[in-house]
Amino acid sequence: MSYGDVMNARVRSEERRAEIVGAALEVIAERGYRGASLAAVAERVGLTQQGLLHYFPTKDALLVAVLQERDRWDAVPDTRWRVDLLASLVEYNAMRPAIIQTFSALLGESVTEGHPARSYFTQRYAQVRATMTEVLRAEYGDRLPNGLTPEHTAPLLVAVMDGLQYQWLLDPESVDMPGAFRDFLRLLGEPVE
Amino acid sequence: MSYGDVMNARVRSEERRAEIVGAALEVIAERGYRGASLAAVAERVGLTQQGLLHYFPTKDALLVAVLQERDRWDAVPDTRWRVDLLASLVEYNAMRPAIIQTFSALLGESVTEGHPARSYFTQRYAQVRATMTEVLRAEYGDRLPNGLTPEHTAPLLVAVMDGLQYQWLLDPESVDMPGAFRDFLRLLGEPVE
DNA sequence: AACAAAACCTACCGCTCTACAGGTAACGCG
DNA sequence: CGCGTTACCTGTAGAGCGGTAGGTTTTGTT
Repeated sequence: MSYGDVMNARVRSEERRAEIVGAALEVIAERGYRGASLAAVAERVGLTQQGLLHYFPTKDALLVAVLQERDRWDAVPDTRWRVDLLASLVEYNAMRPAIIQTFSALLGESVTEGHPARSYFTQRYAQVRATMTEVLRAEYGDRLPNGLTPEHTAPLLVAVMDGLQYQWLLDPESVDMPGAFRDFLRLLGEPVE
Repeated sequence: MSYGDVMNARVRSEERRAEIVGAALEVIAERGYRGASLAAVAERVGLTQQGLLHYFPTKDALLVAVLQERDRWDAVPDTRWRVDLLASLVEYNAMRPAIIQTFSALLGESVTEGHPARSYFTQRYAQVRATMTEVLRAEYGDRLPNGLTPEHTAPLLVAVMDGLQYQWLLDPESVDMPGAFRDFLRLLGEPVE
């Protein structure tokens, strides 16, 4: 029992932290990271700002937790991915506008000087490009049907996903994000029906 | 002389405003709009924050001027554009990282709730997509060599430009923005077998 | 029951931000 | 020269920010 209670305490604490991270995701989606105040996040989980600082000692620490959380469920695709799975991912994303908005806002902010998420995004994009290259090579070899190499195609693939997200967030009625992405995949040579 | 002096005063005032807008572009590039303080912009042109407010009564008014300025030199391409001119535009952009950074940061922020630039970007993107559609139709007719319609291609074109900008801003060494964009244009112009 | 640690609070500090109020000096015009 | 306008300034209000200090309640262990 004693051991079990220890575990319960730990689990509760972890749950609280997860709650806070979830609230932070929402607030960042609404106001960006710089615009997101600790007090606003705290209020959403029924804490004071100082109560929140008990779990995350600084605002940057909370951001780190948010980015780690992203890496948890939005894991970087590994080599066993196939290109057509990306279409499903985009379709899934179209159902989670809040999450997409969070990370689109963070990406936009991160290009400014000294932003705490900058190195995260730099590294993540390098990694995603590298993995995408591998995925493409595994599927098509050293040349895609359209003549491009996997190395040259990967940045385009990532760019289309991100760029479409911004257009879609700004005007979801006018932009069919999953449809447009499937169009792009068709350009790459993948038969999509 | 009297008339000339009136003009000189007006011109001086306009020049001052342009100076301020230029400084605002820089500061927004460095810190985003929310992170950009009027005091920082003012200091860059040798004014106090209150002196700046003499020219732009609110921070939002300054942002409006920044966005109008963008529309001045970065005019929306008209129908007489040709697709290959876009490659030159991207190449030109690669030489102005500060400007690209300004508007990439603004675009990222604008997807958050109640951002003062949101409607600007929504409208501008709708307009750019429409014009791009026309440009593509003028060049290729109702079907591109790869089988897509101009309507379906325009959002992809815009997405690639924006998406590449973020990757390039985060890691200019690793991303050849103009080269990647030319690759994409080649994708559009050559039939996919 | 005793105690330690975790969870959360109140109070507060120092800073920054936009914006308003009101003053002053220079300029250009009649 | 006198006067209004433009172009600034100082001062300050008023709010919000992240973070610290230190206390108190709750919880779990022994």
